[in-house]
Amino acid sequence: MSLFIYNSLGRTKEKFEPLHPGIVTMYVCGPTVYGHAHLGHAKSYVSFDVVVRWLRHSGYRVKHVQNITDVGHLTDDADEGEDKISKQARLEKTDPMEISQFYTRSFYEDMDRLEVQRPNIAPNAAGHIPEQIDLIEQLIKTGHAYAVNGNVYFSVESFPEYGKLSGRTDQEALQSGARVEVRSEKRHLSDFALWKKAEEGHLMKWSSPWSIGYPGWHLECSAMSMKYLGETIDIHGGGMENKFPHHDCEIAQSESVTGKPYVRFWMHNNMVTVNGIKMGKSLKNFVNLKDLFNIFDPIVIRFFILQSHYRSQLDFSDGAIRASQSGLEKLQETYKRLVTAPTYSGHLPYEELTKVKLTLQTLEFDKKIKEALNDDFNTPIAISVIFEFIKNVNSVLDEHGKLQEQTAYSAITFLETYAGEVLGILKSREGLMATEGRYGGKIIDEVMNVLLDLRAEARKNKDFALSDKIRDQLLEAGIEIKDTKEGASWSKKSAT
RNA sequence: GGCGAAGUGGCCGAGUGGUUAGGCAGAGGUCUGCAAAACCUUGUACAGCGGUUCGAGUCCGCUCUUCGCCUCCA
Repeated sequence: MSLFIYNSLGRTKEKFEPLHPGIVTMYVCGPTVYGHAHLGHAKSYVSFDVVVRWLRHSGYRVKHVQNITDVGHLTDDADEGEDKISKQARLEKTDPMEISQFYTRSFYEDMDRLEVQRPNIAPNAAGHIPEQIDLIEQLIKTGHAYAVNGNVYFSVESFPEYGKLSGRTDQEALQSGARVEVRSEKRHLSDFALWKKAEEGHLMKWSSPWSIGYPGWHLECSAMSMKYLGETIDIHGGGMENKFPHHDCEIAQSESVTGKPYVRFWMHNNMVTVNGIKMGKSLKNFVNLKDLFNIFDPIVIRFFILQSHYRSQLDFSDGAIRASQSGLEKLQETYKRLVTAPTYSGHLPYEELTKVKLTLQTLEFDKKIKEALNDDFNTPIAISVIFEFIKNVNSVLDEHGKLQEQTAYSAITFLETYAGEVLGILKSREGLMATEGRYGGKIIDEVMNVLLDLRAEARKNKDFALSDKIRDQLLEAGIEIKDTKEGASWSKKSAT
C-alpha cells in the first residue's frame, strides 16, 4: 500500500516516494514570533505533525525542519518600513530579540500542549543572515537579481516559470489592474525584495555588501531549507495563504540558483474560520490558544482539528468543539475500560470465540485505517475507523464483561498505535488512571478505590441511600461514577 | 478584476458514478435498585435548474450563495 499525497504543484494526488530511500526531508513554514499562537497555528502544526508521525510510523526517517521567523516581515500599516517584531518591541519597550525569544517559548509551550512533536531543527532567520546574503550574491552573480540604492530585487523576468505554484503565471495580466506605475526602482512591478536597506529607526539590521539592512520576506525559507535539507527537498508544507507570493518566490529564488527542483511535494493546509468568518487581526476574532486552553483541554482541540481534513477549511465554533469533546471522552473512556478490563487466558466457548474474533478482528480495522492515512492523510476517516472499532470493543465488553488475553492485547495495541502514536489523541495510561500532575494522583486513586468499595458494599446491602449519596456528592466534586459489568469506575468530569 | 476552494441530514464533518462515513444532538429499546455510561434500533442529507448515463451528492453546463488568496498572516 503506497502513500499518496496531494501535491499543490500540479493539483493532484501523487504517489509519494522520497528522493533518498528511507529518508524524508520536510520543511514547514514556521510562525512569525511577535504574538501568542492562535487557532490557525494549531491547525497548521497539528496537521503537519500527523504527516510527520505517519511518515515515521511508515518507517521513514523524517528530517523535519521548521523555521522561526524572528526577522519581522514588513507591516502594511502606517508604520512604514517598520517590521512586526520591531513594532511589537517598541510597543512593549524592549529589545526585538527579547520579543522573539518570549514568543518563541510561548509558541512551543502551546505546541507541546497540543502534543505537536518538535521539529528536528528549528532555525531562526536572524541566525542565518550570512546564508541569506550568500544566496543573494549567487542570485546577482547569475543575473537573477540586481541591486539599486542599497536594495536588492529578484528579477521575475529572469525566471519564466515564476508563479507556477499559484497559477499566477501571467505577470502582465496581473499588472493590468494595477494603478499606473508609481515611479519605482524595480525593473518589473512583480520583482520582489531580497534585501532592504534599513530606514531610519529600524531596529533589526545587519550589514551587507549593499547596505545596512535586512533580508526580504521570502529569503529565509530558501536559505535554511537548502542549508539543512539540501537543494531539493521532498515536502514543503505551509498555509494556503502562503502559496502566493511566498512559496512562488521561494521557488524562483532557489531554482534560479540551483537549476534543480526546489520542492517535490508542496502541501498546503487550509484556513480556520470562526463562526463562518475568516479569522483576522482586523476582525478582532483571533482565537488565542492560551485563552482557548482555559476552556478546553488542548487534546480536544487537537482532536477537533483532526476530525476535518487538512485541506478543508475548518469552522471553529463553541458547539462544534463541545461535540468533539463528548466524542473524544467516549474514546478515552473506552480505552480506559479496555486497559482495565479483566482478561483470561485459554479459550472461549465456541460461539463466543467466533463472535469476539469477528468483532475484534483488528486486521480489518488496521487495513482500513492505513488506507485512510495513506490517502493524503485522511484523518477524519481514520478517526471514523477508530470509532467503529471502539463500538465493537464496548459491545463485546457489554456482553462478556471480560476479554481473552490476546484479543485485549491486540485491541489495546491498535488504539495505542493509531489513536496514540499516530494521531496523538489518546491520553497516556497513567494520565487516564490518575488525576494529572503533581498532586499525588496515585493517592487519589487509592482514596477513590476505598470510596468505590464502600459504595459497592452499600449497594450489595441495598443501602441505596448511602450509595447514591456517595455518587451524588462525588459528582458535585466533579467526579463521575459509572457502573459497568466490570465494576464501577470513575473519571473526572470535564470542566464545561 | 485575476487565481482558487466550496455549498452534504438539527449541528460539525468525510466521501464520491450503483453498497453504512464518523462524531454530537434527538427518538425508541436493552441493561441497571435508580441514574450515568455502554450497546441495539431509528434519520432516506447532498444549493437550484438543465444535461450526459442503465444509474449522479458524485461527471458536464448554467444560475444563486459562501469563503480564501492577490497586502503581513498558519
